[in-house]
Amino acid sequence: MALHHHHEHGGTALADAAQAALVDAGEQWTDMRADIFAVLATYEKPASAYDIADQVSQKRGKRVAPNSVYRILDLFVATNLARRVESANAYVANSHPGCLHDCIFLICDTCGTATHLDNDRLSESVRAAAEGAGFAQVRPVIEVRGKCADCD
Amino acid sequence: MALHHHHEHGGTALADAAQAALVDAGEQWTDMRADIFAVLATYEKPASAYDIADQVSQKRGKRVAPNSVYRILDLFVATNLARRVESANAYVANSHPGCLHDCIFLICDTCGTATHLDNDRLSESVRAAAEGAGFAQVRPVIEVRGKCADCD
DNA sequence: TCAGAAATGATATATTGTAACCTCAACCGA
DNA sequence: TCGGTTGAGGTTACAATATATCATTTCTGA
Repeated sequence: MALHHHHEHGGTALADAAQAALVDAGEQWTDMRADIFAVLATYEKPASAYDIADQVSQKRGKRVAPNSVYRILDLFVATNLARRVESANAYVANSHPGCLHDCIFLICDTCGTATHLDNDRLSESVRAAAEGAGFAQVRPVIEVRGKCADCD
Repeated sequence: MALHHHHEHGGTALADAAQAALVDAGEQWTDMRADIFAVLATYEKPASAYDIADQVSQKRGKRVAPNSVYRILDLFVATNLARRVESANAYVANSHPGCLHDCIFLICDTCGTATHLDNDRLSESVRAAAEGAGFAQVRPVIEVRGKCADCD
């Protein structure tokens, strides 16, 4: 397991890091993308595309269709600026864009918040198990549903 | 890690085992439930509630609403006769009902089939990681998306 | 500055999931 | 036997999530 130093970005620093990562990937950092990322990053829980569409619509005073949000979320996921939480049909901003990880989400069934763990040893084991079964181009989805410490 | 012997049921034996497990849980094994389980068990991939509704409707020559299918699938999941594959919004029959496991699904992005692994060491590690983060009543969701050996 | 590519808008529709209320049959106690 | 309760399923309506298609705007590079 490689040693790893994470800059956990927040607020403006996170937006800057996201912008840098996206431009680095050869994509544009547009107003729409900035707005969507901003909403996603400040949202306290995993946000659905529709949540984001509503927020961005308000902010802009003009309806933004979920359609557009999905497109940009897909881009964010592809470029590792955001991740999809499968068991919640929702998305979270990646707090350290540019840094590849299989990450583990803990989602509270009561309050809906998601905390995220990095545990390369674990995720590597999952990858290895899948590859051992003949799978390739493996993308682990490791999530845990339960009750968080606050809601316990 | 406990040593474990699995009877991998198939066909009628699986239906019988499912019936036994459901009755054991104090629930009824009705015609509707039997039909839904049969469809689920013979389906080659994870089946959506709507897939099942269609199949059962055909079989019965009378429309069965997805609604009813969801109710029964929820029951199956609660009693461990079936499992939900979160990343596919679909369900699979449990091939050894009555035997509790956190299981790991490998889902092929190309052909859609799901194979399932049991690896108690791994799933226990995931549980432990979540509990270490203060989570309780933990339910791991471990799935791997990728390409299966056949589609590779 | 123009042509092509990329991004977004607009609209329609498909898929997945819940809620509310009703009917019916089985069962149980008075 | 009567009446009440319960569990299973039916019916309808709707909410939430996701994709497809084509039009329009904006950006970029020659």
